[in-house]
Amino acid sequence: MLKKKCEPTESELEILQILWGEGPSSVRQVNEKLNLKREVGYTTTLKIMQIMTEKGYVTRDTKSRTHIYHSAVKEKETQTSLLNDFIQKAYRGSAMSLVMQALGQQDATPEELEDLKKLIAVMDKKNS
Amino acid sequence: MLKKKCEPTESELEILQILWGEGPSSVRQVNEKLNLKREVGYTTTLKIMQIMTEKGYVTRDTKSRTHIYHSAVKEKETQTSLLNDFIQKAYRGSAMSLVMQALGQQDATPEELEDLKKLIAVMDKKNS
DNA sequence: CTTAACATACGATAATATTCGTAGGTTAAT
DNA sequence: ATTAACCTACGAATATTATCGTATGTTAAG
Repeated sequence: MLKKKCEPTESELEILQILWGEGPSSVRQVNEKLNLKREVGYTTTLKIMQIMTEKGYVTRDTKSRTHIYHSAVKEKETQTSLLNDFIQKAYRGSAMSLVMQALGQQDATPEELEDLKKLIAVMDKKNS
Repeated sequence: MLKKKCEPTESELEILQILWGEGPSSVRQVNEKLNLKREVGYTTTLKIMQIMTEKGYVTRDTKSRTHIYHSAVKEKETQTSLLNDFIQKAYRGSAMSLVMQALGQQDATPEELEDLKKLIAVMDKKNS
């Protein structure tokens, strides 16, 4: 499994999340979504998306005048990449320390707890 | 429990980690530690530590000529703050999603697994 | 055809973070 | 007392990201 380095900036990540959630979209669509949360000018969004194209985070279909942007990186992979980076920087490499803290922070639904138990069972096995 | 906003930049965090690990230190001591990992000029470190003083991340004892810096924020609290921010930005607020991914990523020692199980047991109780 | 609405491209500016040079003061050894 | 080794302070140069204004081209309605 190749670990590509894909670590978008904060703004870029915001846009990727919209593309992941909404599917291929035009700049205007993305910009409107963004503006539900905070005020951003249209050309600002455009510019960032152009940069993202250069960086390879997105591709775009330029057949019609209104370009349609597709995310070119997967959500899980991007998260993994960001997560590993974060673990290094904030937890000096200790993933377990992060996990414990994240768990302590908030409640889980019964379903989530089940999933968690299953995962731990698997880890248990692997460990013995 | 007050949630202070303490989100140091990457360089600042690096320095905080040294202070957390080594205890109160001079700029030179911090700089030498930093230089084990990467090359940084002395005045660069000094400058950042001065900025951290302004921001309140550290305090310093200026009684002697060589100032001694103390971290003024706690490691756990800083991590929590950074973690919550990260969960919002990279996982759209889903802590469980981050936890599952972090767990899947790497192996745990038997001890860690035990701790984890205990924590889950507690969460289980709280949930019923 | 003219105009209003909307699209991209792109350079300029702003905001933030990082890095370092240099000035000037203190200390200690010779 | 002079000098070398340190120290802090601080402004300036860089680097990176984010923001936006403006130019320019396309489209569609009237």
